[in-house]
Amino acid sequence: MTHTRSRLDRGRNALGPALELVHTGRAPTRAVLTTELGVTRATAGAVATELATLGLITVDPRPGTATGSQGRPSHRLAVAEDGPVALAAQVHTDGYRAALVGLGGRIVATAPACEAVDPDPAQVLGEVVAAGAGLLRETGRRCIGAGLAVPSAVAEPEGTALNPLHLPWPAGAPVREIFNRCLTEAGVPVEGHCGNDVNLSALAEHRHGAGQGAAHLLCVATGHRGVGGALVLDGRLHTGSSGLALEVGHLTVDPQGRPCHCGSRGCLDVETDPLALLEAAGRRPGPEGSLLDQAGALIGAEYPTDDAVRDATRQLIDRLGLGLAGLVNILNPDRIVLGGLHRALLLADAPRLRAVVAERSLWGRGGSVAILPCTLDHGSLVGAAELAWQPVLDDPLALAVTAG
Amino acid sequence: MTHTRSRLDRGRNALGPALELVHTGRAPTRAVLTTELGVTRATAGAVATELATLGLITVDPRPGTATGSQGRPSHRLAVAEDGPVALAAQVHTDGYRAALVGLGGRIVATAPACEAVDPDPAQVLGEVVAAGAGLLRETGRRCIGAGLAVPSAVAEPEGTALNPLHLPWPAGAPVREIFNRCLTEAGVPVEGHCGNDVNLSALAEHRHGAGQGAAHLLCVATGHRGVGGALVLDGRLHTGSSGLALEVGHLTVDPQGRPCHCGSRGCLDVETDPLALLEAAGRRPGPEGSLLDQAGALIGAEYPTDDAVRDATRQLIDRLGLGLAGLVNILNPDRIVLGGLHRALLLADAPRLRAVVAERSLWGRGGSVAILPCTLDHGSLVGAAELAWQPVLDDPLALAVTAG
DNA sequence: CCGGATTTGTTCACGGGCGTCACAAAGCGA
DNA sequence: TCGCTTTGTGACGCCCGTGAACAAATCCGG
Repeated sequence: MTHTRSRLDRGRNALGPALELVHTGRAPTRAVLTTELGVTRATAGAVATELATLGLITVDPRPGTATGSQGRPSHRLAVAEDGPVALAAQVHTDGYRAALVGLGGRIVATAPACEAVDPDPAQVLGEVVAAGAGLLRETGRRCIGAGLAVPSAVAEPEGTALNPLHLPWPAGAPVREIFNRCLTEAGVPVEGHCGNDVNLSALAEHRHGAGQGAAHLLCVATGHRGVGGALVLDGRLHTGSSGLALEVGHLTVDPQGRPCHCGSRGCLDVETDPLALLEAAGRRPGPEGSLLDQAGALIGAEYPTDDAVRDATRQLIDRLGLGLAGLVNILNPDRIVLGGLHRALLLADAPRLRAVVAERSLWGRGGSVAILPCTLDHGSLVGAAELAWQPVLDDPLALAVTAG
Repeated sequence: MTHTRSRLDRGRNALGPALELVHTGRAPTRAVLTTELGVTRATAGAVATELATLGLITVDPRPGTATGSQGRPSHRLAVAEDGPVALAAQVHTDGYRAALVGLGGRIVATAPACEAVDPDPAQVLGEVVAAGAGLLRETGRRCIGAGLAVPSAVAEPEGTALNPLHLPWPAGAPVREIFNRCLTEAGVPVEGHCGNDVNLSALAEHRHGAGQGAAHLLCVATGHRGVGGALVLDGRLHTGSSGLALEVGHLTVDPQGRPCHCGSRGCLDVETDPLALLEAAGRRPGPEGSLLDQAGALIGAEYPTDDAVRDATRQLIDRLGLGLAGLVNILNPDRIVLGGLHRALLLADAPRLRAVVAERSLWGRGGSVAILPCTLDHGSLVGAAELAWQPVLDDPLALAVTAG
């Protein structure tokens, strides 16, 4: 069909920013869109109708809740419920997962999680892409791109997984290349993007979670082992010149601490992860559940009652605080979002953590940094989708061209 | 006079980027300007003539050295020799200095340096501004703005000097406010900007020195005491959310090291500054010359011959390397420029420093980071001028308006 | 010495994209 | 019901760029 597109004579340059505003929930109505874009109502109107004809957003003329008390109520804008989706995939220590994610970070469909990781990346990515392709067939959705989150630093521009430490994969595996080959073989003709899972969680938190509105957002998270960090500057993920920024695991937080595989002692990596908590509390790792789950359960259940758990938790909080203070001194973010065990530590005793960070950073001005727990359930998946959506957010019109 | 401006009907948006290209020496001819801007020859021509009528650049139709071997030689572009200037000022431990700086980072005039710092900031800034105003009168140049470099973190948006540790000033002194008041009183009706001296040096090195072309530039420098850092991302100084980023002095580089006033031990600040070198080499600070000069002279004169000096230098190099590796892991820059004593350490044994950084960063990929000595003589002054020039670089036409 | 090849500077018409303005539409309150 | 306020929409014009044509300057080969 020869797609009868409205001949757009305005708003071409504002199309991307406008879509991003609706995508992140910052433009609930056309009036807000007008002010946020800093354009006239005429242009904002053209932009909204264009995005609607592209099938990306919906414009609902019904009144709804008025913006102010007076005047004509503005049309309501929302992400299209049945619009295109991104194929999102995630590989972690215990298995992998696939999902379809629409605009607004909405998870539209999820494939059943798998709980084993093959030592051959191509095998794993083949399976997870096949699962995603299955979801696309079932739902009949159009796919605009694919994203993959891996628990490893991803080197740019090669797209290789440099240190998949907690995965049985070889260091330097060309994950993006493999991912794209799997996509082609599965009959999903889109470009695949790859990123570190903590980085992508951070991106997701910034757009749809606890990081919304932060100008300089720092995320730090523990998975099952090790610590990862991420930085979102002015809405863009900062991955450094070769994709390897924010490898924060080897900040020294205890000069007399445990030896680390990096050769030093007392690195954040080995002092604030789940195993460190279990050891400090005098517990042995149990056979059931991941280390993260065990450590989290321990804090949740016994922090108020068990002295050893309380002392261990506080010790980790103090060390995490030292590490965060070091990062605050270097990066000066206006918000910190914590994930994994670090989130649990924050929830256990937020005042203590905030006090340590404030005391040791920026001459006492570190207290101006907000420290929050992450809020998204599947941040890595949503973040992987963000990666896939980015080209559309940058130039929504490209969709119409490729629709041909 | 009613400035007969050419009625500009093109190139308005490209004016700023074009000026920046000429300013940083990346557009020596009009042909290069055309390709760098990504516009047509017609637009580039209009832009060049407009910048010339504004008195900011000169367009020299003489052949000069041809770009390629064939074809008509392109007109040569250069910063106007007699164009407007910025008033640049610097306060450091031993005194202060004032200069006029034109586009291209050219120091046009310098006032004699003064070698004492009064405990009252208003007194010092009044004197230095008066010196700058004197230069303006002598040269008859038009002044487009003023910039001040101070050896302290400068909080944004307040413009206060948070930790003038090596200055007899109170912490939190409102230097920008004072600076602007002094400018008004001295009859220099321009806006004054303030920044940390290392930050401004970094900006200057990025635009006119060893940092040219770097996408992510990290600068680390020692002054007379203490260590400062700065980061230039995509051509813009990254000062964090409140201006306090890159306070890198308290990275731990020796867990058993000297106690630091921050409460920790073995911080970069106290392990790699001039006093640390003198102590490690078993020398006492002499009465003559600054600590930096003494330490630098010691390395320069006795590194090859004196065992104690060599060992001390190597010790500092190793610790500096550790600190830089930590920063590389967090920031992943593509270039590092070192100043002050760190520059001397690099020049003494570059292979050793590079090896330490490479070994301890990014799983051995840290070797891809170029480490260079800074090249500008008065980086802080030039950087202060950059701050003042920035509004003009962002919108050159504003000059014509205020020229009335 | 001269004519093509090549690259650059200049002029002019054209058009895309956005603001301005006027008017209609849709709610609220007296 | 009549203002008052705010929002959506269309006509018009301006700004700022492209594209094409032509002139200018230099190199190269004969």
